[in-house]
Amino acid sequence: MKKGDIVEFYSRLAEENPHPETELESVNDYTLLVAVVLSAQATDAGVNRATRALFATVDTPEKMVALGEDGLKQHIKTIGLFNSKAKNVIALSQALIAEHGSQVPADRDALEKLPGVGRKTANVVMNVAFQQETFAVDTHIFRICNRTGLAPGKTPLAVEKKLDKATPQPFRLHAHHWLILHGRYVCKARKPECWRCIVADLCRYKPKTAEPAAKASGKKQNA
DNA sequence: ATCCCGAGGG
DNA sequence: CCCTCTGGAT
Repeated sequence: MKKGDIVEFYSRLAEENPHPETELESVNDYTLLVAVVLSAQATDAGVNRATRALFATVDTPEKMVALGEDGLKQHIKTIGLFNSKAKNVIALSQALIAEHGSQVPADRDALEKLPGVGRKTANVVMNVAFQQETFAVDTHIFRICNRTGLAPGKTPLAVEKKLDKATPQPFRLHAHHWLILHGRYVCKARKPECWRCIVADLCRYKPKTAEPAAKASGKKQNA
């Protein structure tokens, strides 16, 4: 996408979401990290439903270790991949206690060494907790960058590097959330709602979906 | 490339 | 039923 179009692209996303922020709920850096780990291949709403009760009493690595893997599983049973996530969160909490003074490190290499934390999760934590200009490429951002032509790439890392180069100020800090929110609610995986998309004229995606036919009488049509 | 694996939507 | 949801480890 051309430079001028990119500025216009972000400007409109910024108008669409004046106050971009995570929809994941947390009470401190530690619970944010846990929430992001739990959010892999899961919806934010589903993670929040499980963590609301959990974080009310368990908000430090020490309390999480005390809760234990089985205790944690009871809280997150409704989230996909809960067995491996429970194991990782306990191990991650032990690592924070042993190696980081029970604090969440603001360093990407240190974050990525934690069990269950990869590049994408580390990028989210650095952006949300430490206000770093990182570009976490999740399923939404990977899809939008390729579909629109904003920053096409074959792998998430390739897209991340292109995004980093292509995204100018003052959009760098919040680019991640603007793209996520647009992808979640408008540029959806299955049925992108191009008829109400504010950047449709800047987008290269061809098979635009049509606006659903208006229901004349409020009842379904019959055969 | 494959496995982990639940809820919600279509 | 199938697909998707802020992936990571092997």
